[in-house]
Amino acid sequence: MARTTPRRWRDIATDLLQRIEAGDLSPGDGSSGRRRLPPEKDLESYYGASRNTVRDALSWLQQQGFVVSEQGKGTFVVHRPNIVHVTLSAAELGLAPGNRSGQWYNRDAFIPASREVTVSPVKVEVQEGTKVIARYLQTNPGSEFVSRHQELFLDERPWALQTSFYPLSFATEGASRLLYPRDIPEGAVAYLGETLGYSEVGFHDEIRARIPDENEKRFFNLGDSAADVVFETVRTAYSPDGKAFRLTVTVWPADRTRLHYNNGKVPDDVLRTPGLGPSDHAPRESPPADDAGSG
Amino acid sequence: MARTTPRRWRDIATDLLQRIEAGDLSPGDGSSGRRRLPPEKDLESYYGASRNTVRDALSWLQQQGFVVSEQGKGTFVVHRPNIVHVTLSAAELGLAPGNRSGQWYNRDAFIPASREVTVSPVKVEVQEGTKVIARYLQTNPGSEFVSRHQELFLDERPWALQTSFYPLSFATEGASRLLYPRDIPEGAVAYLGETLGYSEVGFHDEIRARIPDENEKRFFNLGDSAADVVFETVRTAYSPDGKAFRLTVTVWPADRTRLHYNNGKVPDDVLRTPGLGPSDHAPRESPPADDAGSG
DNA sequence: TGGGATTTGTTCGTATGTATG
DNA sequence: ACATACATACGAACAAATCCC
Repeated sequence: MARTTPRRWRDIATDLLQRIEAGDLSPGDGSSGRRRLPPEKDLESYYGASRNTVRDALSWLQQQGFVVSEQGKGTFVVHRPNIVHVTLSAAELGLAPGNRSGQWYNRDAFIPASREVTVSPVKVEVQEGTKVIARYLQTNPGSEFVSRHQELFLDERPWALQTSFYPLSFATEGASRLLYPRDIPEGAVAYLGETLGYSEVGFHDEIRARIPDENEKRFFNLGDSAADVVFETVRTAYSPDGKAFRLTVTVWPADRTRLHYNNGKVPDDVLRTPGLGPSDHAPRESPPADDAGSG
Repeated sequence: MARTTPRRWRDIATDLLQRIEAGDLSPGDGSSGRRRLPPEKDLESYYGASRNTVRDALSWLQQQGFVVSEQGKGTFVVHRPNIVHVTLSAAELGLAPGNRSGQWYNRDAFIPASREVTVSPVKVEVQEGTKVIARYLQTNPGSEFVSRHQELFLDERPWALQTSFYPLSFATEGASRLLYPRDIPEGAVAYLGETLGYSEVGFHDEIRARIPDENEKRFFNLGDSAADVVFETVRTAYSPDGKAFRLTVTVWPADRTRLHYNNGKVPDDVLRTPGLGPSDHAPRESPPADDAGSG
């Protein structure tokens, strides 16, 4: 039945999605490697709908993360980058010593070998701690902290944004290098051990998913689609006396990141290659249905 | 002067967001406890813009998760539920025995005491494993699995969707209760220990964030906004001989869930009350700016 | 370098459909 | 049955970014 009833844009979106996933769009393309959809005017005549209706369909596809539109250029199929698997369990619990099939970044994140981690210069700030930071680090609200911020790249691509907080007193009582905007090659934890005698005997991680802020959108190249969210992990490190002495906040783009934790005895191959290799299944939003409900 | 320049909807969205967060909208409301925005027609005259432009603004607010529109009823400020903190580290590593300030659900998830977990009836299916399941459980693609699916509620509210997979051979070789759609009070792991001698000596977790499918949207009452994403945790449990014998996939609504992991020695109060209590800071999308960019 | 064509972005106007109360 | 309110759809014009000759 010819539905003069609404939902015209859903039909168009469904059909476009099908054509996108079948790959039969813009056959003779290849300009910048991105697949391009026909211009709105063409879709208008192809589907016999008004431009606004076509735009409603494209808008839904964009919101769901399937396409992205760029003024003056066109609408393009979104290319989702490869998944990066990051292991966050402690180094001590996981790999046998001498294992060379992976590397730890900052003793916090384990990634497969053969991938290269590069970092931006450290940006150091001294700030009054927010209530949240003070609570995590068990200090008085209003006390000062050193924050050390870095942009992390994996194979030259944006990978994570990381900020560590330390009580300012650490820097004034021996660990002065915390204040210098330079990398600490041996790692901040080891340095705090040498200078102040701290050692990390445990940590607590809190994981959330949220919408990125403008800065994160720029760095990770994220848009407004529902697929463009970030993980935020907050790691609190504890010394033997139960004092929190480091707070590290890391932000990861969730569309290309999987977080892994190991606990207890886990086979070596799982430790080495989390995610298990080949193609990752990617269950996305199901095609628009009139009403998927069964009650 | 009628400004013909673009971005009219951004101005409206910014202003509406400000009014929402200031709380000065629909002063005399209270019908169902939800704050309601003025109808589109009113906003049309209030801002001196066309209805379509007002709708563009509302559409953005909805996409960002600030409001939700319901046909025939109105547009309402979104009420984000309280955050639930869930600890996923193994029971053995964490709490001292006899600690009564919390409870483990299924030995997998630790939540504060005083909250009540209820579960739906178990839905049991026997299915050919997907490639992914077979890979995780180290079996041949095409072999059969028992899946046990449950809806979990916390204080009567939807909390998580959980599905566990076991090789069908487990059920045919002694652990027949896996096939019955009834709860296994002592826990499936303990039951597999009694019947088949399996014990869980370690596990591996993989965490992702993704857009919910239609079923998850219904269960968790999620919409299409970018704030409406879910965590999916995949837990693989290992026995002493390194064999994976259980695969549990759990889906959590990310807007009201924080995941926690402990590792090593962590103070007791952190173990007991992850999230540290009072109000959770909720950095959301910053108000729309003309262009936050510098390049 | 310029200028016109292409393509998406924004805004307005209008009409009708559908859900709610 | 009627009014309210959001959803869908069409048509039209101009703005802004990009592309191309």
